[in-house]
Amino acid sequence: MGDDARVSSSSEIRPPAEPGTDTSWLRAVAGDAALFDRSSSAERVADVLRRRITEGLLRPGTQLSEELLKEALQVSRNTLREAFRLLTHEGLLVHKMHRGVFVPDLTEDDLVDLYRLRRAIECDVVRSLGDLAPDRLQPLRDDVEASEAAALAGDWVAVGTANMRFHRHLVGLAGSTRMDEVTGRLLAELRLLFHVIATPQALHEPYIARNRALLELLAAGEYERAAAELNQYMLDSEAGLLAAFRGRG
Amino acid sequence: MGDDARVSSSSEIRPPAEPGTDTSWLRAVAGDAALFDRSSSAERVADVLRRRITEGLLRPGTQLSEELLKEALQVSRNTLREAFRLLTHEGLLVHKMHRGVFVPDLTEDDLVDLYRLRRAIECDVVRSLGDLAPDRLQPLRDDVEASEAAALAGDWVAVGTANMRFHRHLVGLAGSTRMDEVTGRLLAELRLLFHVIATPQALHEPYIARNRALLELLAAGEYERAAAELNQYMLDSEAGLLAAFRGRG
DNA sequence: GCATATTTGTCCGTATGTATA
DNA sequence: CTATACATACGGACAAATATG
Repeated sequence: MGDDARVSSSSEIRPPAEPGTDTSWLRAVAGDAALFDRSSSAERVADVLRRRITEGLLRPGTQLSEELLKEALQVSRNTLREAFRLLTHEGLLVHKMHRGVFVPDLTEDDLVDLYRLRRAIECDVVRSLGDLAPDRLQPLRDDVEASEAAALAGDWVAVGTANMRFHRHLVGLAGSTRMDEVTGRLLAELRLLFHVIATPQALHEPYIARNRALLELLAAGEYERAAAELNQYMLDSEAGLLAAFRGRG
Repeated sequence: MGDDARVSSSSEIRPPAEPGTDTSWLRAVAGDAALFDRSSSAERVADVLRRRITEGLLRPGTQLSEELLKEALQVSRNTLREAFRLLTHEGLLVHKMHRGVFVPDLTEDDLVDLYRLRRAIECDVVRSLGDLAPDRLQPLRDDVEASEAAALAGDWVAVGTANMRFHRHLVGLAGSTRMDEVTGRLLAELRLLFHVIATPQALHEPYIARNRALLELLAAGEYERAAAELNQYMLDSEAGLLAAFRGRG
């Protein structure tokens, strides 16, 4: 299987001086070339790159060279470019004319903008819930329990992941394809922001309990109160993330 | 310049029996090949197709064959596919695996879903407006006046266009890149829905006055009342569109 | 400021696989 | 089931823009 996962940790031990100079992630990406299975080549290439980007292996500002990647992934340039388009659409890559594609380096403005739309959607979803079958909250319960378990284990990355799933499932309650799609993109961008922040514990820890509190309000059918709580929740989360972002290394 | 605009009207005189059989729009699209000017080839191709789709020249369900289009537009398959990606991202085309790209044939569910997200975004924008400089409402005033003028002239397509611009500018007041992006896509999809509906007058006419009323509320700083009015406005618009959609030809 | 090398943008021809008649 | 039409994918080539010395 040739597990090259250690390059992930080595990139943390020896952080690159400037974006774009570290190409160690190429080996890891090449290791994924074997597990191609599904659908179109471009989709599969996009899957591999998506995982690597959301994992934080490819740091913001990194350029994805067509030449190097087509070699590493053993696909043609056209297919690779098709995958780039897919990921650009998801906000996981940015395209600069005649320069190539890069892992986006999100700014404070992006963070605020992102939370603006998240808040609008999620609060609207909660506010207009009605007659919810109890079992529809089960995915949310699972996510809360997963985050609590991960917190006990000290795995704050897993806490963050469970937290994102919680919000994804929350929006899913509305049953809106387009809201799900937009939320997916927003959370992907949010994940990019997490990677430039040093202390995940302080960011995620407070929201484990608040997720559970929110869940109880939903179970009790108190949608207006839940929406109000969620609104403040999101404002706090944004403020905390903004503070951490400003004090990043 | 070889103006072939008349094929546009001929397609209205002789509507195609079933989707995909009418290829008369190819000539019109080919006529646009001359006015290529800006940026990348894919962008220019996307511009041409976007105009034709939003005009309603390419009816829902129409397949865009790579072979025919590359001939008509005098570009390579790669460039054409790149343009397809751009338009798919905007919701103006749908991609079916191993079958090609098609002008989307939106359903009632899509209509409801689309309005769900529109309502969430636009109402949130209005509700959280504050300290708005008077001149920022000028684009909205222009749109309202344009729609009123178009109504007097009996040009209901122009009324619909001005109405969409009004909503685009409304969301623009929030200054949120992502909200603008999503709204752009939602309005593009909405425009596709309009094309399968016979009577534009009955759909757009009531909202000319309501847009003006909404504008006055905004100018007066009555954001909560404006949000409530907009919410009902959107519900009514959705209901009317849904009714027209069910009774379409 | 200029010349060079590198990288992307675009195009072509062809081979393969998939869906539909 | 076969045949056809089409999308998918590949590799090579040149032009154009950018980055580097």
